[in-house]
Amino acid sequence: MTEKDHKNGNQEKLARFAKAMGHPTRIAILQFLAEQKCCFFGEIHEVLPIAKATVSQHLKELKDAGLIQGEIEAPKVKYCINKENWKMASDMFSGFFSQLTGEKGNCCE
Amino acid sequence: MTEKDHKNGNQEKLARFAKAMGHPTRIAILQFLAEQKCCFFGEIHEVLPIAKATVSQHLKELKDAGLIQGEIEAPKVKYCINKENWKMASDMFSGFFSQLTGEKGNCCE
DNA sequence: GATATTGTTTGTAATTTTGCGAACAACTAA
DNA sequence: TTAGTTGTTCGCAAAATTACAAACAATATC
Repeated sequence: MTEKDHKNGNQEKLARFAKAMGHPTRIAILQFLAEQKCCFFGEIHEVLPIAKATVSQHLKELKDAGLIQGEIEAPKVKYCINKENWKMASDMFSGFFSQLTGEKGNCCE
Repeated sequence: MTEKDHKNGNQEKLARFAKAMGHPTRIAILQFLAEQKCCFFGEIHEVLPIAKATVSQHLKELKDAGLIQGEIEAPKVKYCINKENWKMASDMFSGFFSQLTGEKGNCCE
């Protein structure tokens, strides 16, 4: 894989994480999950002013993006942060923003 | 403003930044702008495999989100990173990801 | 003034996202 | 076996996103 391909791959991945985080409700869900050791669907639904079908949809997107994971604990469903990918996202955003140094990216005004 | 309102405000802001970054082309544009001191619309368009109208559209979104800024330098248009908001976004993402510590957010498997 | 260059805006089409209620599936408890 | 609880999936509608070509605006140059 060339360096350019690798860069493109990272751009795709970063965009994927960013897209998943690109909705206030999903940020709220992530924040809620990050605050506690654990929680069930019902608790998440309880703190959000939207229909359960919509909550379920947002959870699915976060799961597909890899930021959270779910587990059935019948008859409930338990959700939590996917720590491995959380760290990966954290590192990627951090690296992305830190690439701007010194005089770079500075031409206007 | 209550603490909760403030938190909600930050969630909105963070989601806004994330949404702007939620497309591979826009990540590519930001990366391109961050790599150099300066650049014109034409140079950005040149490195992307999409129509100029689409490039212009993506630039508008990044500008509306506050991540970049543009300036007319007739007959060209100069774009660059908005450093102030770049730092704000950087800090917000960093803070967001760092809220997950210890045993928090860790219940599955 | 006429023409060329540079980007933006407009109009349009296809796709995706968001949100909801209702139906459904899976498991528990009576 | 029959209810009850918990979430997901389906079907639908409205809105937003993505992308392009064509038209347009603004400035520079001949």
